[in-house]
Amino acid sequence: MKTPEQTDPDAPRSTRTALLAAGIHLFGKKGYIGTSTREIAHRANTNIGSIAYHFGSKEGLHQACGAEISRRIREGIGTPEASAPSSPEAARTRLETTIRAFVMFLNGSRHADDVVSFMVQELGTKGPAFEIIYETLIEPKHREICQLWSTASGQPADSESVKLAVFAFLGQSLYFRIGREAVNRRMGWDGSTPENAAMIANILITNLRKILNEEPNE
Amino acid sequence: MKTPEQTDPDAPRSTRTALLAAGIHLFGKKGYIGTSTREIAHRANTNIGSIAYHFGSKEGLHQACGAEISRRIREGIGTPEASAPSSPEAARTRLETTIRAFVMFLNGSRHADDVVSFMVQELGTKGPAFEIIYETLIEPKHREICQLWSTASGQPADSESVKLAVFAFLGQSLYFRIGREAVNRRMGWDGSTPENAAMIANILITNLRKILNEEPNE
DNA sequence: GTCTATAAACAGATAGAC
DNA sequence: GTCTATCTGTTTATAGAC
Repeated sequence: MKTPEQTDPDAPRSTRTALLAAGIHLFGKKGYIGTSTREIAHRANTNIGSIAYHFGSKEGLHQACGAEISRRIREGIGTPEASAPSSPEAARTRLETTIRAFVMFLNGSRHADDVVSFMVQELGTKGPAFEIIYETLIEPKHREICQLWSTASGQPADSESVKLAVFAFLGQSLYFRIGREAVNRRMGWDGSTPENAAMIANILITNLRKILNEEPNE
Repeated sequence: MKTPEQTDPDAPRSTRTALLAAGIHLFGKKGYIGTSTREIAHRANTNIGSIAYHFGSKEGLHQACGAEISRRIREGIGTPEASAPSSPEAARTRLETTIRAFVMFLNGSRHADDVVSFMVQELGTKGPAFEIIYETLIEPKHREICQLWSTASGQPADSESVKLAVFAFLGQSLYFRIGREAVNRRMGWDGSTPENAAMIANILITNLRKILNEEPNE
């Protein structure tokens, strides 16, 4: 017997994708335990039974949501360029492009709101979809940026200081998303707009330049 | 009729404080919805009814936990010094002391683990205790550090760029706590130790010096 | 103050009609 | 494939014994 969860093409489309969209939205907003299957089914304009049919169980749906948001985030922040940068300056430029894309994606697009919330939930609680997000998104992206940082700074890409510096670098961007309620309130901002995101990106890029400029002198 | 929640001194002590400790631990670990009152009562070696007696309801207990962790965190990261720093160099030194205390508190002490987890849960989900944490902890601490940053860099303390830079600065520390599962895994670290926390603090302080050193040249 | 028993609502999973 | 009805277990809150 062939169940839909085993078939690779997205054959039925309608109900299945509606469940994924509703799952991503609600899991991201209220967490895994905080979201009921009834709520998901209602938002997807279908019934509870269809979750078991398409994904086996609530946890199966959650896993599928995790794989889906990992894919969308990779799309959203862009794929790494094929060729390695030829000079430290070129590497620094690529770092700046990367951080701007990352910040704008995290904070500036209302379209990506659901997927980002989902990822943050998983990161913080180490939920059941943490594995797939780490393996397919965080690890490769961190490794890629360590390479750029290495070229830009002259330090070895697998050194502890480079790996930590890259986490600090990416962590700043992520923090502005995670703590945005506090940030918006303190800044007097009315919600997260692309303009606000651009201001954040500018500060981070300014800091990045200062950090990298003095790096070789150490 | 006088209920215990209205009396200010911690008169009964035993059961009430046991419930607070259990609540902070479990709410921090599994979130508000993910924690059942039965679980809390069991961990506090008491019964479900006592939660209603001492705190009115599950949400009442959660609020009380929020106030308690805010108090403990303020204790843990130290109170601001009474006198303003006399020179930019003195301000920079205080910033370095502050960030090291913050990082060590967040990442290095197993004792503070419960309260930090609780705060992170509230920050991310904007839970019912967010208000009290923001008002009593985040706002005053951010304001205090903006003052130091202003003295160290020469920029006005209420400028957008200073406020954002301070958030970026604090956000890095917090990120290493929130994303520690990912960080530990990528670094090959076996859990969060004071030694690892010290490495993180060193990187952040190095970055801080670079950022502040070039500040006046802009 | 402490504890037990119970009520009323809700959860996820599933069998089976269509 | 879709949907309903139902089973089983768990949730918080509460009434009342001690």
